[in-house]
Amino acid sequence: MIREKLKEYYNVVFEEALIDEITKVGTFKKVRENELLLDLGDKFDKIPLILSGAIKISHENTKGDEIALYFLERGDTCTITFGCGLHSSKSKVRGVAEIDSEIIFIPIEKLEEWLVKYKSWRTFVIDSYNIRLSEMLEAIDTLAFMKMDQRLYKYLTDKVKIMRNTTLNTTHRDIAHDLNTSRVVISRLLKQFENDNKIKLFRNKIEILDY
Amino acid sequence: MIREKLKEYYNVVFEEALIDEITKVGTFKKVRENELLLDLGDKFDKIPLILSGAIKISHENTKGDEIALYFLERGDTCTITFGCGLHSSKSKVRGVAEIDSEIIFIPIEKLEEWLVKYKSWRTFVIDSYNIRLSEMLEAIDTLAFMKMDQRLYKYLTDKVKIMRNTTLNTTHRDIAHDLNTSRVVISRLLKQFENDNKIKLFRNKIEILDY
DNA sequence: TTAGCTATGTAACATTTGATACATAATTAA
DNA sequence: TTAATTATGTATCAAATGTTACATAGCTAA
Repeated sequence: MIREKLKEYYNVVFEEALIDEITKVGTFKKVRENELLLDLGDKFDKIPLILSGAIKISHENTKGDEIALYFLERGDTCTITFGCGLHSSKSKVRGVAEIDSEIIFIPIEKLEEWLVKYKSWRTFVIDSYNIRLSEMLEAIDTLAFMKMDQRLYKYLTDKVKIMRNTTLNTTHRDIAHDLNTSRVVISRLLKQFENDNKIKLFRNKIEILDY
Repeated sequence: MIREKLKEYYNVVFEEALIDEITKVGTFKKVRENELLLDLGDKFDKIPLILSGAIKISHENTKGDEIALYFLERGDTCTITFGCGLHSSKSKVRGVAEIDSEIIFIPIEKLEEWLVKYKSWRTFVIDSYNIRLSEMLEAIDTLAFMKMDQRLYKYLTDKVKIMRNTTLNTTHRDIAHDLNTSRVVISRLLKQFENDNKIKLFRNKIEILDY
């Protein structure tokens, strides 16, 4: 079963022999929407390969303020865990399933072993790191250069892409949490967007008209 | 000469045989304060190993706004170039020598070759990526959770550590540029710090009293 | 020496964001 | 059904940040 899933999503990425190995040592898991996969301070000894769904990665500082960083989707992996495993250091981020998702977990020892054996694994690891660095740069861009209205609009349209659905089931409170601001600020801006005919507001639901 | 420098700074990091290889293919370069090492859009085909000094890495968006991200110091490398080399993609960051610095450059082809051959190289690459991700997370923290006064104070004290000098030769304008704000805001906050006896202000110079 | 440039100080005001308070509507649980 | 809970709308005020304007001081080049 793992084999078929891998073939479906990672056939171009990994060479045949590597897919065989992953099939042998990997464990498959389905996670439900809102399930917590990785918490702050967790020691993570498995590398996740996302098969389907979306995992929201967020960051929390020592004072408990939290901010959403990016989403992991099909083909992605969590590079943060690469480091967690090697030095058994603790995770600085949190991962929660945004929607039902399918994941294969690989024991962390394989990270280094396969770097030696498989060219496709070397490429995958380096690429994954670079994608993650790019996402972090984008997050920094957003925080450093955008005002809250632009950040909010980016948040909404990014989410539309991730969910492949122009109707978002979410509350103002949850959005405020993800953007580390207050609910009132979000309600105020959303109402402006509605007046500009960019969105339509409902209870627990936002329809994005213009994206 | 490269050999001695490597022995001095990277002896614990790299195994003997790898130091031999680096000595063979690496080129040594001294760069002057304010020298531009890597610009936006550059294709970078060499991996830099920092021997001494400090390189300021900053990021610019499409509109030309810029923000300082972090410093590279002895023992650091620029992971961004790892990706630049593999896919000949273009750099999204800028690197400028903050002070006179010494660097060894390694051809990018060696990145993958040595991943197979040397355990110490695998550890170095993974560690470097993880350190970089941590620095990015710290930058995100700062942007997301701190007000400008805290950001400024962190900027000053970080710089004291990097320069190993409590007297910073810089202008309010330059600081404003690094923090992506206006000169007036920086002058205002610095004056407050001075009134609180945390710093002393001079022309082109700031003395940090409390750090 | 003097004119021009750069750095800094500061006032006044605008805009953005955050905080508090309270009202109403929709949903859920008793 | 009724009470409690949750989501949303909105006014008011406070704080943080950004903008413009102008003054003064120090430095530099003619």
